[in-house]
Amino acid sequence: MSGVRAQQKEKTRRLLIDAALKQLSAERSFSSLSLREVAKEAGLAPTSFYRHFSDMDELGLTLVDEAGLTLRQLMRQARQRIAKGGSVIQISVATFMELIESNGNVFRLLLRERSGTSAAFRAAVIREIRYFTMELCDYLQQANDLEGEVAYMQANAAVTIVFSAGSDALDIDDKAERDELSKQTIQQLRFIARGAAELSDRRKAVRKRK
Amino acid sequence: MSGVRAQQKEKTRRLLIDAALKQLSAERSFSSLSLREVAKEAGLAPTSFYRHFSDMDELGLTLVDEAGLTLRQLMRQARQRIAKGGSVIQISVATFMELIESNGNVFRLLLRERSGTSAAFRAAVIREIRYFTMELCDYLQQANDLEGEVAYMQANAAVTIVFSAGSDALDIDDKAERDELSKQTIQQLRFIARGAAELSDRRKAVRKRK
DNA sequence: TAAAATAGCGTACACGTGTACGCTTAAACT
DNA sequence: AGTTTAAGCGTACACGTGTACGCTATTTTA
Repeated sequence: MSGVRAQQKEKTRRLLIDAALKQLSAERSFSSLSLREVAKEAGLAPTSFYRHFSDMDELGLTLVDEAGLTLRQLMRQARQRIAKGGSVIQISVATFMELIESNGNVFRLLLRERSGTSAAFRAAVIREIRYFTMELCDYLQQANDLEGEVAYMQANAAVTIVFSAGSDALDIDDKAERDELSKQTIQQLRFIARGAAELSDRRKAVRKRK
Repeated sequence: MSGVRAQQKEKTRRLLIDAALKQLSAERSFSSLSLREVAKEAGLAPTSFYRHFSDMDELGLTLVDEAGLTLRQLMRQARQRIAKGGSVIQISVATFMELIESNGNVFRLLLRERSGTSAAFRAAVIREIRYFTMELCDYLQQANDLEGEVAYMQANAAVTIVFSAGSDALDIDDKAERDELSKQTIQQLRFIARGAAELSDRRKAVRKRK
């Protein structure tokens, strides 16, 4: 029951996952990766791939799950930083931009598969982003005392803006330019926050009047 | 000089373009299209493809250009509707959603290639979207009398939100759901407009004080 | 200790791909 | 009228793909 075998299996499974991750880049999408390439990069015979995944699709879904995990870790990290004080929006954007810089390919995977060719992939990515949005929604609702639907719309818009900025950031090498992008993104998030706060207040006022 | 020949050539060139466009769908991205498939759909021998495009990439860029054209026609259409009166935001969103419904695959092409694998494609799509954004920016600046940079940030955020909503709409069949999405999108655009107007006023106030 | 299970390998196959090459046929030019 | 140009076709090739099948070596189970 020690599981020498299971342990080894898990190890080469990771080898495959990492091989796939490693081959992702600006010029290489997951869907353009072949089973043989991934197996080769992992140092396996093509046919050995099947001992771990029945499909490239199955590997892909695993990758999306991992990417989602990375995203959630990011949020936790951001919350810790926020707890130490500072502008919520600014810290969030900075943290996100750091993710893009250090894990560009993971982020690219999510971006591409979100509008990709496989319904299963799309669904998986959308689910991960929804988690992300929902956590932000909860936070906004309690931190800023917003009306529920308004908080959701704000969270949704904010995530959209940040992901789009992240996507743009992937194509920018110059640090000064990226900083400028961050600044604009922060400003845009403030637009949204302001509009949301106002609508929430208005709705609450209407309720009281009754 | 009449050009019987050139005319015929243009005709089968269109055949190829339309064949490619026709094969695009939720399950089929341009990059997954093969030269042979496109040629076959157009009723040509594979090798005849080369008489018109040196590459699938060249065909792809042509497609992106066409998509951009469609987008610009859309804007003109929206402006005409706006001139007849009505909420600018609401009409814009409605027009956009109609585009998604009638030309889903063209829109999908833009979405996918924006974060796609080819730098040339990405650049081309980004250029088209920039045109779109810039026209909106000009409009906002003069219609709402906004400060320049603020107008740009609003236009940029608005386009991001609308494109994202369009992307979501592609996966929704139910009409009621799509209407709900439109409503939320409109609200989000109002958030942004509100925040932008405020910032613009504040900046102008600072200037006057000097 | 004997038997069963299984990770990994090598071989083999059918298939789809891009594209080089030479040919035909009809338009365009001289 | 004679010559050149060029669209379109068919054949052919080398290559990369997914995966079926049987084998080996080692762990796990009985």
